Amino acid sequence: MQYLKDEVRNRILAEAMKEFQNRGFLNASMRAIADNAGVAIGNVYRYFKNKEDLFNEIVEPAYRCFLGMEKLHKQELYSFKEIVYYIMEVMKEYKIQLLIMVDKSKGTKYASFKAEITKLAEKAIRDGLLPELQKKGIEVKDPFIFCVIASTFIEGLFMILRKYEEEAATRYLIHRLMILFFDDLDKRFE
Amino acid sequence: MQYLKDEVRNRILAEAMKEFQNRGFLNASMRAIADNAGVAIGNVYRYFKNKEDLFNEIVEPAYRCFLGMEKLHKQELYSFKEIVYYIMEVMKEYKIQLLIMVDKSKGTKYASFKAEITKLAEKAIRDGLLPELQKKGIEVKDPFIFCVIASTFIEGLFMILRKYEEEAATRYLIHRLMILFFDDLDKRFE
Amino acid sequence: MQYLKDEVRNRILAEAMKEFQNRGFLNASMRAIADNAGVAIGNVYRYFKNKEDLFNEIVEPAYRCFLGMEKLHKQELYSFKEIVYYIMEVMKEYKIQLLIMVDKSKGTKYASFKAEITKLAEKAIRDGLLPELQKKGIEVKDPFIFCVIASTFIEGLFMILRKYEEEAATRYLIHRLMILFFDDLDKRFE
Amino acid sequence: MQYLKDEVRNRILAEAMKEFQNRGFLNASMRAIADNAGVAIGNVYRYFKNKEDLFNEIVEPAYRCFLGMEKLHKQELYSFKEIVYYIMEVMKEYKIQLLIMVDKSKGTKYASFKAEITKLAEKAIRDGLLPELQKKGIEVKDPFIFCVIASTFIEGLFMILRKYEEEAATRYLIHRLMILFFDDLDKRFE
DNA sequence: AATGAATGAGCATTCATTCAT
DNA sequence: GATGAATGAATGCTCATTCAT
Repeated sequence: MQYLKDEVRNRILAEAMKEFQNRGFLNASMRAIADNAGVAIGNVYRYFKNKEDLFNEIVEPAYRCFLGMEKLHKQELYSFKEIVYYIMEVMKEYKIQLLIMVDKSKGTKYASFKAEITKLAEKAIRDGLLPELQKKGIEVKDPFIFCVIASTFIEGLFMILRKYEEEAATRYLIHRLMILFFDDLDKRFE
Repeated sequence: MQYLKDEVRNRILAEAMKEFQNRGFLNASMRAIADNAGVAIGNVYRYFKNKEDLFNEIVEPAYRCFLGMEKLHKQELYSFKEIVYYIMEVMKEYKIQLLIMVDKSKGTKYASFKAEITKLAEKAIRDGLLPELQKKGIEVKDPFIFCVIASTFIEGLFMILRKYEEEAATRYLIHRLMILFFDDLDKRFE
Repeated sequence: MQYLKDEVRNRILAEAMKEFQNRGFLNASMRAIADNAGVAIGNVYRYFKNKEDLFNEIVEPAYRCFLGMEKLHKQELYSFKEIVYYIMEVMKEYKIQLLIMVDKSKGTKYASFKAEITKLAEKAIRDGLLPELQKKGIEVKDPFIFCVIASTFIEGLFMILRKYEEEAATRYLIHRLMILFFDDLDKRFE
Repeated sequence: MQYLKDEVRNRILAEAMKEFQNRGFLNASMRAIADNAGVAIGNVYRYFKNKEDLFNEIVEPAYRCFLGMEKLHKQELYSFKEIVYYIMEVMKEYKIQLLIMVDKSKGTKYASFKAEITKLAEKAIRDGLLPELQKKGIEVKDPFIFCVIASTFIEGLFMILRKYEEEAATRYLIHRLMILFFDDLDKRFE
């Protein structure tokens, strides 16, 4: 055989995904992954250089998508709402991977992923909101509230994406979430 | 002599709290706790049966408070807003313990604490909101949105409690948070 | 107990010394050392941070002696012959340690010890011999021969030190060795 | 078809030789040998039963030559000097193999090869020297000195053979080495 | 004949827990 | 009551060897 057997590789990846999701990167056990995949521990290392590499292999495609999104955002081609729909698109393909990056990546280079994405969201929220507030002469005493809004919104987004397989339901809920968070947001600062 | 010295016990508890907060239950090191408390590792096990027991001892008073609150809630003595202020009260005494329960309890029986508290919040939100919505003839297509609201609100609450030491700032931000989440909430369902 | 039990520590050191001598640093097995010392593997790491540290602990006192010697040599307080006797003195205390450094230290920071000591010997030999040869107008076609002389002499020195416990016999043999190597050495270049 | 292709076999042998020379028997990697030979690892085991067998296959012809030499020596057909030239002759064909046997055979049955060859040299030295010494009425207090001479001489011999490719330089240095070691050796025992 | 995927014992190291003192 | 030495199962990872194809 010229290439490593995809079936085994996929079995390992599938079990690794479960293990990382259940126990996080640091507490995940390579032996448990191998056992559950029905593979000798040594064989895992034919397919993946080490634990970190196995983790990256799972998480990287999702991260690359996120980077693509970030780039678009920096060019300011999209408004906050459009970004959310774009994220949704990405999530459809990499739901679990993103959840792992967000919650289970301590000990890896992705540890700060959630912070990054939240910072991005915060910036978008601020950019949308501050002009409105200034127009109305409203001053925000503690800007940490923007951080909280961004963080909780992202949290809610992931909750929805975590739960739903079907697209229509997801879209509906995210639509609701955005209304709840951002409709008349300026008025709630009065 | 079978008694145990409170001073030693407290020193262990104090250092354990720091360790659990910094590294979570699973990654906390009993050795580090003992060393930092200036106590022999073996002696820790005279005061606490094992790692889990030590964890419980730290977290239980806070959990019991939470149970007390829950009881009051079941008697429907408090509205949602009042509950929040009650929680804040509890937090003043057991802030770190609660944050540990919320974020660092994986591997213990408190792992689902955040889910529990969120369920409670969800019930309170529903109880407050549904009558209003029914009055207006608004039907909520997917009630998972209540779960999301509760969860993100709780997340925001803990974010604020995590960050601030001083009460006035905390109160102000939580006030803002509640306005953002719950003012005219019914209108955002129209 | 305030201090680690010396008896166990010494048992580990003794077995480690055997293991390193038999199999070299890289192939030595920490488990084998622990087993032979009648100690649980985990306990070895109470006494020594890791394999390298255990190795260093064995070898360092000998190395420090060697450094002392080298310093004296750089100040040119001693002739080559005097150095040899000085080495002998050092060896009386650290025979096995030096043999380990010389032959079994691949993979450690002492890997080049033999090369260093040989270079030192070579310099001493050259410094002693070249003036004599120049006086006689003898030119050495390939100076690698000095390297060979130094290396083989050092080898012989270690052989003798390896074999003998008793000092008189050692002294006698090293005396013979030096005569064989260096008496009329210049004449054998004619 | 049960035959094995000589070309493949030779490629494996060539790469194994390099690997054993660079890293020694114990640390040599079968995988590296297979990769460098451009052969599947499994296929190596069609040609050679295991690592030890592969090592033996490389080293045996050189060892057989050495045995042949030993035989001649036992028949006392050669003097010591003649033996050295004979060795050199053998080395011309099996230089690397002999150096492997001497330095890199730990963990194999050839581990004691150097000791064997040294014993042989020692006997030759003794046989050549003792009659001379007896003639002069010189008594050697500790015959271990012969062992040392033999051992260091062999060491020097291999140093030279290790370093030089070209024959003239090799011959010159070995010539010098023999002069240094054996010219007027009897006189240095007076 | 050849491939390379698979195996599993082995390695150094860590750490919650026990126990003799 | 206190000590810290001792235990051993578990971790990530390597590598000679086997075996189905």
